[in-house]
Amino acid sequence: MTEAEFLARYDPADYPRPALAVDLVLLGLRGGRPVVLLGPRAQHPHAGRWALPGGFVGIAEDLEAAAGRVLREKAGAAQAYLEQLFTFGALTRDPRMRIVSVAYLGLLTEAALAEALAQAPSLRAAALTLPAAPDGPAEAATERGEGLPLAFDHGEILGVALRRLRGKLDYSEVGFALLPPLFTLRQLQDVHEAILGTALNKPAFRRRMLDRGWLAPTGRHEAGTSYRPAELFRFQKTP
Amino acid sequence: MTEAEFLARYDPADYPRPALAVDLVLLGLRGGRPVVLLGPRAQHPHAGRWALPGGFVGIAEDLEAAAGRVLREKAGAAQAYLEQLFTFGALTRDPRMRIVSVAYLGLLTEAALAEALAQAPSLRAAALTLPAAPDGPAEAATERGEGLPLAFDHGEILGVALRRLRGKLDYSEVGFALLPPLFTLRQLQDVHEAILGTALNKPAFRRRMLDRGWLAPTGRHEAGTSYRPAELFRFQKTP
DNA sequence: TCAATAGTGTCTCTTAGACACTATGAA
DNA sequence: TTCATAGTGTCTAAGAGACACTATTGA
Repeated sequence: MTEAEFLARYDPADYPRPALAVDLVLLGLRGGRPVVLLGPRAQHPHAGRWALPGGFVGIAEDLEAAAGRVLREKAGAAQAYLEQLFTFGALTRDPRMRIVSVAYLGLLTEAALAEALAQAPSLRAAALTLPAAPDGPAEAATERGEGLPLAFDHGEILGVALRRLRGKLDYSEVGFALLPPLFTLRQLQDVHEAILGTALNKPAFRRRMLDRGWLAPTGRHEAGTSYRPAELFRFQKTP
Repeated sequence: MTEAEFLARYDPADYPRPALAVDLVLLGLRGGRPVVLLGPRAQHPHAGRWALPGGFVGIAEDLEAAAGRVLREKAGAAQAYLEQLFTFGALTRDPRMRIVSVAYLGLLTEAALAEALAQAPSLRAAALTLPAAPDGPAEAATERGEGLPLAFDHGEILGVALRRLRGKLDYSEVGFALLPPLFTLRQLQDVHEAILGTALNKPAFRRRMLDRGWLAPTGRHEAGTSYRPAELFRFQKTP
């Protein structure tokens, strides 16, 4: 049998297929630190551990559509910036069966984070930390610093997610997905510092962001401060 | 029925699953320009068009293992640097059935490219060009510049591949995957210029690469030149 | 006036580009 | 000696960090 004959007869429907899922890394900021939305696992496997919201991909459902559906159904978030992160397919990642999962990174504003927690009461916002090593899994913890054990390979997924976000924060527009429509330069810097975990130089940061052409001044200023109110900016796509 | 009851009864094996495949973007350099390995499609759909080497993922096969298997079986390449690129899952990307494909980027040295073409005679090395627009599909052509029509969404995949490679060329070690174990600084610069499609400043490039700590001098020099022979370097991982 | 933060001017340091220069081996 | 390329010294320009300074609001 030649390869052409083999291929003509080959019907992949005859072969067992891995299940295909999406998992969502929904990141927000709280108290100047990154948090991720996790749900408790009630059943085996990994009962008592904490897992990313996820779901299976329908046979007539786009990957992005599946991610959006999980965002609505499991995380109660009306909208979030979503981008594909990486696809995890290790044989042993789920002991029940072979599941390949396309992970998505989702970024939530403070309002979207609060809304998701209100709509999906079983979720909690867990503080996220990365080890010093350049790879290796991220760790989740309560606000008091008590570790939250992660289910499956979700620590690895979180590691990839936070590193990806750090890597593209400075040269891309993702940072604005964590801010409301109107924001001050200090808020923008706070977002960057929270994601990177380091302090940034104020004049340099302002120069850089203004030179990027991303910031449209509104002429309006924040209200209710007891000090000089900062100007409010709006994000605009670079032309 | 509560959500917990629904989930307890839910068996994804009862639902139809998308087929899962890997597609390989095997890039090399030829004549100072990027080329990609493509095979002709003999059957419908897209008969007469050119496609990336690919194959279905086995139920007990890792994603990376599937990519490696396709590399050996369909491209006859003994070894190549492989990294996961992006997962393509549009509903209409294959008219026969729903196929979700995890695309991998593979980088071939000149020797590996020649070996692959010798081992897999149906493949050809097609010149690769990107449109000026920041996204949009790449285009393949013969060495004479005649366009080669691409099958499925493989133009999109090639666009993502070349842009990803360009983006990480300068800050990562991927460039060395296109060079033999011993190489000159000029060869390294030629690789970067071919991928980026622009000329680079020689002193600045040398300084930058030497400062990165990636280059181990060997003390040896190239032979057979009719001019001053350049020093040969070896790649070493940064500590 | 003071406190607190917004926002800026300027110096320095690092790094990239430009460009010319020296070095080296073969014909 | 000439040719072609390897490899370097140095000037300049751009951008980031450091730091102090001015500006603006409410209390």
